[in-house]
Amino acid sequence: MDKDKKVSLKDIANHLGVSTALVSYALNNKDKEARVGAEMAEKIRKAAAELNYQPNIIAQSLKRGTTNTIGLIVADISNPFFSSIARIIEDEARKYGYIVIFGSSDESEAQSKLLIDVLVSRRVDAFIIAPSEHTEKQIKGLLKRKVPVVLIDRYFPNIETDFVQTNNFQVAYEAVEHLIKNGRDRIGMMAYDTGLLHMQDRINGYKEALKDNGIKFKSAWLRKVSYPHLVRDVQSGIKSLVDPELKVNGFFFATNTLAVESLKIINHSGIRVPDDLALISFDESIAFDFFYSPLTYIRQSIEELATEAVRLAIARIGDKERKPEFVVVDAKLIVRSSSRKGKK
Amino acid sequence: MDKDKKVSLKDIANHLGVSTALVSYALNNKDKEARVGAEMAEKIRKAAAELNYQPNIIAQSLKRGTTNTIGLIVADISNPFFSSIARIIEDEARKYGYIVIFGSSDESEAQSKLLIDVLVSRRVDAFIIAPSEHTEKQIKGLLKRKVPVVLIDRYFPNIETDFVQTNNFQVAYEAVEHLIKNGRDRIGMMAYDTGLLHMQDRINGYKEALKDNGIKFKSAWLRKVSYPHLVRDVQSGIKSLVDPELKVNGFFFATNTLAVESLKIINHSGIRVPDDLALISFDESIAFDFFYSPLTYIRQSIEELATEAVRLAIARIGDKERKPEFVVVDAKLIVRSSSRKGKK
DNA sequence: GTCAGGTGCTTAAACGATAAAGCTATCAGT
DNA sequence: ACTGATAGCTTTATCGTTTAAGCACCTGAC
Repeated sequence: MDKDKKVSLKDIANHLGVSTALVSYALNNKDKEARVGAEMAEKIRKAAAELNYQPNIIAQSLKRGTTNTIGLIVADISNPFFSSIARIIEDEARKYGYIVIFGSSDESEAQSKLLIDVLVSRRVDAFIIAPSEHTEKQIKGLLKRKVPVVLIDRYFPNIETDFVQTNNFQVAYEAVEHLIKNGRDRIGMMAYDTGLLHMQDRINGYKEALKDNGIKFKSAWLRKVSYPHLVRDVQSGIKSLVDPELKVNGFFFATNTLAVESLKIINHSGIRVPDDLALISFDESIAFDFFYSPLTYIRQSIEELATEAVRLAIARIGDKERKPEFVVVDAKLIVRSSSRKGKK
Repeated sequence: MDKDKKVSLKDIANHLGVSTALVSYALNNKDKEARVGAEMAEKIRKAAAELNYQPNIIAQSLKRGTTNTIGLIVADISNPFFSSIARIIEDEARKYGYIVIFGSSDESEAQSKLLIDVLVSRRVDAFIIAPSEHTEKQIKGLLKRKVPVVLIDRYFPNIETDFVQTNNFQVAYEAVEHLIKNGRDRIGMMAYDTGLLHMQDRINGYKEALKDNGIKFKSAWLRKVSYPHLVRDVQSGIKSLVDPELKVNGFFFATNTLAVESLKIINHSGIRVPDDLALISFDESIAFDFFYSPLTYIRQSIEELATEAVRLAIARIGDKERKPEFVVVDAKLIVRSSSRKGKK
């Protein structure tokens, strides 16, 4: 037998002396609708198994107009937060018979557009996107073309599509309140300098917690970092912490990347955690476990974010007219030593 | 204009009153070979641009028999080592017009087979695989069917295909010799319990370094950890380090996962690094920077591993008969405090 | 004036599958 | 015996490309 050549419907049809249509019907279990004889159906299925028939998915895709493929766009697949999400999306999608094509946008609008174009031309059935700033138009363009889009991690207020996100505001509020309850009254925050709402929500949660606890927010407490200049901006941000004018005694990082980069500097700064400065970070990092004062952090349920995203994607592929669903996943504050009561 | 519907060759052809064949020739820049008139070619290209024509890649794939897709199989995409590789492969592949479909094998033979089958049925043009144990037959099966396969990170001795790997033996040797030069004479190692040769190479490098420096290897020094029971095995492995019988004063981790898991335990064990025990790990981890005595480690050139893998894959797609190429990438020992001279 | 050869296009088959529509026995009902 | 329905298959068109082959027409050489 020729193991090299792929066997097609036609091969099976010729082998049995029937038409390809009949073979197609039988193998798609359309016995009833297409009125395939019981014994013939059996013969065909047996032959297909014997010849080790594997349908040509490309041909199926062309005919059916669907590819059973999900396009995943994140900021950076090498970031553990996103690669963990990717891992679960991959497993989850496969359960439904879908595969995943991915791309990293690097938080760049142009790169995002390029990726979307590539994936559209690959005819993905749905997108799961952690959108970068200023990509609303790209997303809207997809929706106008009736391409299913599920937003994950980040969202846009006036885009009517499914999304999954963490309860950023509430858990940020909770984290900052935790700092206050542990005796901190001058609390700073570091965030990315972006209009993306998940980030704004975290900032607003921080501000609201201050306000509700009678602490007047000072704008110098909030350090914004630009994504492309992470290292530079973090450096200057942390340096300002030791400014005697500022005297913050608690600090909240909006993401793990910001925290990790900052901790490197704090490690050599003479700042004592948590005595001088209590710390909390959003997200996880293995680095948090090894910092001399293990970090209190906010654990997002990556598992739930990812499985929900896939569920929404599949649901929308199945019914493009269904009402958009907004899923909010609870995150959890994991308290450890970096946020313990200070000496003061 | 109808923005929803995709425009096809036929639409352009109708629009200009010519045949689809002519349009195809023109858009594929086959003016010369297919004898397309200069002005007509211009007209066609202009119309294509105006109508915003995007070729249907599915149809092209069906006709051409190629999908411009690379299948990537690694142990676990959520492992930073592999996600970093994935990131570079993604970028690199796109430069050549390829996209990447990925899957995680979890070091499981069965899972690997499943993934390979899925990707084969998707007609990927080439595989880049970090193979799991006992998957030689699967790889050989692919090669028999003339599917290009590039092995990365791991390899099999009697499989004739392209591969890229780190100089595991040499750099492991170098690492262990470094420990010896820093006064360590009882050196242990932790490795995965696998027959995979990259792991054996690291172990052999370790043993050879001992031997060449007149240290007699003791089998109790070598701790093997099974991948599915990582935590359990690491725990018992590290506990045995404090065994007064053993008294190792230097230790070498074969991967970052082993090191990170071990460091968690060492952190609470009373062992003092590097005074009691000098440490070196293969691979990187952000955790290494934050361990109280920053770890000396072996930095693999992920960049080079990944770009070479893509280069080999593309080269083989272009010429299936070319001689397999074996690329060895130099890794580098990054010396930090965890391997400094002991007190003794 | 004829013919070889080139130019500029069209026709048609093919990739591999799907599915609507069509054809031919057979069978039940009257 | 005639009609209509039904079971069991085949024919054919189609998805959107690619590409070999074919067909006019024109030019230049002899």
